[in-house]
Amino acid sequence: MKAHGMAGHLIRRLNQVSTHVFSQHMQEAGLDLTPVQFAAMDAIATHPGIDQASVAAHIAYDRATIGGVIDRLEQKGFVARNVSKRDRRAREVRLTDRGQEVLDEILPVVTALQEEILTGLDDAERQTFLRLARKAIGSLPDQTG
Amino acid sequence: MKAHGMAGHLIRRLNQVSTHVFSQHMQEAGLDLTPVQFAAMDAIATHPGIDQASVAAHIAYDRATIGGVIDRLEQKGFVARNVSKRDRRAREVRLTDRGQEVLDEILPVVTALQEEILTGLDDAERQTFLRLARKAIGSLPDQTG
DNA sequence: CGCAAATAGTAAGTATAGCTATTAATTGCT
DNA sequence: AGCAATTAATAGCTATACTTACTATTTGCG
Repeated sequence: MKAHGMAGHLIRRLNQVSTHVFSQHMQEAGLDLTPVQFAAMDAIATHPGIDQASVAAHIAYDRATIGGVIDRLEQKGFVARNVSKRDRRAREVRLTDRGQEVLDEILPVVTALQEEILTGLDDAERQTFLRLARKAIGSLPDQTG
Repeated sequence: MKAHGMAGHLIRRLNQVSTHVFSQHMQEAGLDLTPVQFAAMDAIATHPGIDQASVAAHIAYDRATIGGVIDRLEQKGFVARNVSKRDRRAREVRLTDRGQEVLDEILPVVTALQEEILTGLDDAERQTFLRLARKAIGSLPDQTG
């Protein structure tokens, strides 16, 4: 079990806990949204009419994955997609009224649940952890093509 | 982009960087091993003859996922599986000679690559980060059924 | 012993997550 | 204008990751 204390393993575990806490709270809220779907909706809300590739860039995903995510958001009726007039290759994505409603409802829940992800840490430790995480990511080149 | 600074998002990004660094180095080493496959091999090497459910428990995965992982390790010839004599439901898993060879070869590479995951942090920060990550995980109940 | 409960593994289904390749459209350069 | 390079999206492929359901065993208990 040499792998146990390694950074990669710890980070994977944290991610596992994170997604678990997320879906737990979504379920309690009676909504079936994944972390990625939430992140995508958040990006779309902030940039209405954004194209899929830009959504992917904003939340650091690759284009292929985002396509599927937006497919499912569209099926749920949270997002609408139409061909851009400026560039007929691109799809402009927007939240529907229902999508905006859901996002407004869910944002405070998601904000609150963040603390639970790092339950084992006290406030000061949590701040330190987040500061270091931001620093570690901020100083790295984008990993997504 | 309210989601950007949130713990969940940062952790997802870190995990993304982590797996990216990992596969980069595996590719350079001429091996096609994923982080999970490595973790599984490490657990199996430490507990020869372990059953699949225990492998899953050791690295915090669920049984169904581990089944597929071990399938692929078996296909690569790194792992051998046979029905336990004590419990005919269980499969005893062991590294093959080739599997042990590969693990021996890869362990130092994997150990070395851990630092690269947290490239943006200096030594002290890296230690702090890992300590807090361990604490955050250690104090949480097992998320896997 | 006999049978209900628990357990190991697999199967099927959904959702990431990323890769390469392909198609369609746009841009940049000459 | 003409064409190469680029770009947006999708398709197909592989590998996680977790859920519920199912089969085969084994265990625990009366």
